[in-house]
Amino acid sequence: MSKPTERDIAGIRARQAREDYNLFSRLPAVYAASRSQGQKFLQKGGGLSIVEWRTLWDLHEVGPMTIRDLATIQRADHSLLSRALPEMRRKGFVTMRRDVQDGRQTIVEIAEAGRAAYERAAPVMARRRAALHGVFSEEEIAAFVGYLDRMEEFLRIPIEEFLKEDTVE
Amino acid sequence: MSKPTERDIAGIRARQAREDYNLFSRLPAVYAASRSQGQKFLQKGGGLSIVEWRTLWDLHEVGPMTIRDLATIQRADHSLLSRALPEMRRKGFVTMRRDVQDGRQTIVEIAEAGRAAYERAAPVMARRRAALHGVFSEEEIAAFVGYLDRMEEFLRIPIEEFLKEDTVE
DNA sequence: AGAAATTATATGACTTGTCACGAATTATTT
DNA sequence: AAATAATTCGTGACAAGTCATATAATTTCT
Repeated sequence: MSKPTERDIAGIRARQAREDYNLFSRLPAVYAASRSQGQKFLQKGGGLSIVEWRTLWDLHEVGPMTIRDLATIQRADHSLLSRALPEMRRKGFVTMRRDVQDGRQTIVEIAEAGRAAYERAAPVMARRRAALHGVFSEEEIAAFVGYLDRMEEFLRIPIEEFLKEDTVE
Repeated sequence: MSKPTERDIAGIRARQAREDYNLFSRLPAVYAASRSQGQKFLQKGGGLSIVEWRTLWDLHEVGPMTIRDLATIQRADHSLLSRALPEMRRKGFVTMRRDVQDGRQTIVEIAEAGRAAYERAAPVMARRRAALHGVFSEEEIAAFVGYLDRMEEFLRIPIEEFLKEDTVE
């Protein structure tokens, strides 16, 4: 690290420091860290994947619902669930049946093995949430979520809105 | 939406509302929205991928650097860069050469086509950052980044730290 | 100097997420 | 009632990440 190599170390440091304040660059990193930590906790709690955990948790908390309901709650694309569910059914985690009232919908319900897997993972995940609440107060979480709300709102503005204006602000 | 189907609509709504305050569930969604918006902007600006854009931007700003430098600045795993760079070289975006001082390192430098691609994308991306600054003040960004810092710190605590304690907080 | 540890890179295998499109079903308009 | 529109789900194709492991080169330790 003392050898003079053909790059501008000070420039690199400076850029790094500046990028700390670039939200577009911070979000991927924070998300990746969150996913990674989540996967490790789940590993300790029986080996569920994140999608499996979220799905079992939702189904456990509110009962049977459609694929779309799950996607909406999880703020994810329906295709993610659509792809994960058949495997979960194979493992005996859930049952799936076509809705009688609306033939487009599939109703997903937690099953025996799913309940068992949930019970195994839940304590570890509860521990994680508790630890988070040891770091952030209620008010801080609300403030943080407020920023995320505003960020999300910004991110959902259709791109034309930005490019047509000649003056920003 | 008025037909009574076999699921607890109120429960689903309630869960959705509660999940709004679950940071672990908000982060993926906000990140995904950011990525998606970024891709759309890049589409308008010549069709670079996100990794390509970040890399060209870094190289343009600070000059030649190693793969590790790029990964550090971008807060990403080096393998992401390691995989993306050969294709970028093929497109004439960058050159790569083994460092003479340290034979482990590869020095990446922006090339002609890379500079051109950067120039095409930069205005659009600058527009995006400007728009963001129309939504968040300097102080707000600092506060937001502060929360992200603390969140990231929390997320990097080794898992054993959580599980060994018998009482949280 | 030689052994052991560290570091940089490449690569395989995997997860999470997107978008776009098609098929089936339901809802709305005319 | 028929035509049109909207919604649900499945699936292909892809991007952006991770981790683990291997190899080569450099540093550090004894």
